[in-house]
Amino acid sequence: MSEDIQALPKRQQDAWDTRENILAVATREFSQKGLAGARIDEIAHQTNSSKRMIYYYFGGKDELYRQVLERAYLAIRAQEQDAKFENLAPDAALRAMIGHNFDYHFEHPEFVRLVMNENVHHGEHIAQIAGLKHANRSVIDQLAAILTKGAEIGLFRDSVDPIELHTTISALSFYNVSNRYTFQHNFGVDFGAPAVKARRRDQIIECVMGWILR
Amino acid sequence: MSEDIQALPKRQQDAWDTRENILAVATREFSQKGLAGARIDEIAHQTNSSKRMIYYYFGGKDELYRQVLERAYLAIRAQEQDAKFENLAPDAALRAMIGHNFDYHFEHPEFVRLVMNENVHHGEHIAQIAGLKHANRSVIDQLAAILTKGAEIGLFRDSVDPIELHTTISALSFYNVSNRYTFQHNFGVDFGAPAVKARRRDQIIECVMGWILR
DNA sequence: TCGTTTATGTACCATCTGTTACACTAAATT
DNA sequence: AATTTAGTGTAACAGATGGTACATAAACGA
Repeated sequence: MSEDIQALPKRQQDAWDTRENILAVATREFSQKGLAGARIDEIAHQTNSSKRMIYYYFGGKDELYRQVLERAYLAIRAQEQDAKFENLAPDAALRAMIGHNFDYHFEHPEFVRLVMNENVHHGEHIAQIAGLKHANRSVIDQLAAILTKGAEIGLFRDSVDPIELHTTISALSFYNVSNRYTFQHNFGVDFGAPAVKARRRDQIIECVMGWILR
Repeated sequence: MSEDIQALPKRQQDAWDTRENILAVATREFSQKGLAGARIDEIAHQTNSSKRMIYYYFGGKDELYRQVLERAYLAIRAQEQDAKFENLAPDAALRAMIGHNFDYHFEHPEFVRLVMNENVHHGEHIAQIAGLKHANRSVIDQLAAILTKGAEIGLFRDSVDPIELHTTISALSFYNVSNRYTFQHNFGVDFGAPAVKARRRDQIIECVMGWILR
């Protein structure tokens, strides 16, 4: 009990708090304005700390951005791995996974926007983050397990590629967040409205299931 | 023959050429780097003209960007209206429309990237372009006509919302271009590769059709 | 032909922006 | 207590960046 995990030496604790605080603010700013649009001065200003500390801990704007991006990716993969649907029937498990994917995107627009921004930058920064590739395997493995199980009992079509399934699910979930502003303007539909969201969630599940079920 | 549409007075012709040249370069630059990332000096440099002319014709960076965005939207809507599938059977017509939508996104990444960028900027610029809202109606009307016809002969499910159908089609087509870089990195699949493209095109058509067919 | 309008080249500015030098405080270590 | 080291505040800088003042050339209408 005397060795509480929180009980770091005061300095280390302060430093850790400062880092976390900077990362939180930077995540918000980069996701709101993109890498090119965000300003170090503005991030520093919103911090409990100062611009000096950003350079002290992160070295520069690009490094800070990379850490933000890495954290965002690790967060979604962690959440995916926490969700255990393996004891459900294959169709129920797949439905749950689609719903879960949709919800994650909906509740984490900052993730969606960071990924958008990274594509604007041709993926040049994600390429410099080691280890992400491996973390991404887990989603595919989860889907593959469900697909195999479902195909074995004749519930799903044979030979569905789990990556292609993931593509379809993510595309539908992603777009509902990424294109919210232009879609709202062009067609007067607000993907963020609760009723629209709930309806869309069901539609996406049904659309994908209809594609997978035998 | 003396009244050729091309035969503008020399000055007007030159001016028009300059404008078009600037817009072409600006489209490329804004779609590659986004509004915040693109540089007026760089655009000017790639032009046959000069920075001075950008300000002379367009007034400023934001105005130039807006014109670029407007042209990109008008182009896709025009292409959609040119494609006439009304004499096909409803299912064939819908298949053709999905394929057409997919192809347009694939062949016009600059459009996809401009829309991405506009969402990064919370749609604040598209909101200032008058008349786009009206142009967007045409896609929905086309889909609505096909849906009605298909439902009447019992081929399609009843009461499919054309906007929701458009959302599904666009989401699948859009993602395949917008998330090309991160997806390539995360899962090793290149949406731009011809074989991947062709396969994905079919999948999207089948996925949507499975959702609409009775 | 002449004045007027349209178009364009040059040089420059004010501000923003990422980054760093320098000085200094306070905690950890011996 | 002395010394080292991690952490922080202040101020400034060098280059980039969007934008403009001024002069000028070329084409058009009279």
